[in-house]
Amino acid sequence: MDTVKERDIESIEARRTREGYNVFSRLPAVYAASRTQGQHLLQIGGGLSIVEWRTLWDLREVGPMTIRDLALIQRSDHSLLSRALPDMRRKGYVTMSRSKEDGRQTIVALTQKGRDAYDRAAPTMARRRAALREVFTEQELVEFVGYLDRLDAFLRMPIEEILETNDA
Amino acid sequence: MDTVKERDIESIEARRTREGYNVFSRLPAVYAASRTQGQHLLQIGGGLSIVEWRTLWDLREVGPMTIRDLALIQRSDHSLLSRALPDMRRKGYVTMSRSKEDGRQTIVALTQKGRDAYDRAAPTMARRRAALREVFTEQELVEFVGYLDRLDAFLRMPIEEILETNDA
DNA sequence: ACAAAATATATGACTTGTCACGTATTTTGT
DNA sequence: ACAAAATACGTGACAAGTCATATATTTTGT
Repeated sequence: MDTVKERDIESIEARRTREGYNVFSRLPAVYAASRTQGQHLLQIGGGLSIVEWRTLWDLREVGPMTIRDLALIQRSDHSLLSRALPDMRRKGYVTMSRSKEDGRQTIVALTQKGRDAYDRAAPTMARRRAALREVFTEQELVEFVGYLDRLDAFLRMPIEEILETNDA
Repeated sequence: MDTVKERDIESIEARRTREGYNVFSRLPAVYAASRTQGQHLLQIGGGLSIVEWRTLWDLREVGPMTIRDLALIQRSDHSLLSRALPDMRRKGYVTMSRSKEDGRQTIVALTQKGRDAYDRAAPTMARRRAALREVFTEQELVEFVGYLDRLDAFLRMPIEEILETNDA
């Protein structure tokens, strides 16, 4: 006697497969995996957080800059930095000083200790990027980023424009 | 008399441009934008959270299933669902019952109220997908997802494999 | 038949990110 | 020159994720 199943495994698998083609469902998972991988690699490379790593890297590459500059480069909200930086100062990685040119701004600069922390993490993170380039050709990466660009543009479109769309 | 600038704007812009080609830096921002757009649209479509929307949608498409099934479809950690579901039950969107086939499992099922909430949000969310298809061709979306697949695979590679990479 | 291993769920602790809003400072328009 | 607008930063409140670990139940191997 066939009892009615509580769940339909075939439907479930079909749904998972189908959702695999939905960019909006894939993005969270891919991003989460990227974050997790980054965190693991940073753990190996000295224990920095992702925000700390990005910030040290940016400061290392361009020199002192404001919180807003960092947020722009990292394409994130300034509040994320605003919260992370005092901690980084406490750890001795950066200094923060009021700008003389514009009293609203805070100039963030790398210290020697920050440079050291960067140097410990950098080789691991460079290896990650090298590993990525073994899996994707230069050409493919450009194309991939092209898609990300276009998706980004779509995601920042005014909401009304999306709501005006005719359903197919 | 030329004072030394506190920050080098050209370097900052160059850095931002350069990081624009780094998949690992783009991903967080693109994902965040996707989340924000989703939240806005859901706000318009009745005020569901993203997790709630995904869950109602999945239940609507496949019928009752376990927490693990939902997590697998959504490619997320089960704990996310484990935390969200009691709230959804409280709101009357779903029922949760212990499975008779396997006492460890919880069977989650949609209620009429859940179906109603889904129906309120669905048109807006469908319009979003339609709008995306106006910006990307079917072919391009397949290619885009292909890149996401490959990146996903890379991100889930054992860490040692990445560390063994020869730097270029 | 039962001990050991595996699986499903719950929960605490944490990170990354957003938005909204308040305050201080600078810029702009008249 | 000064009021109004814009900008930079800080902070509270929240969402969406992760991992680790604990408990209950089921499955497996002998």
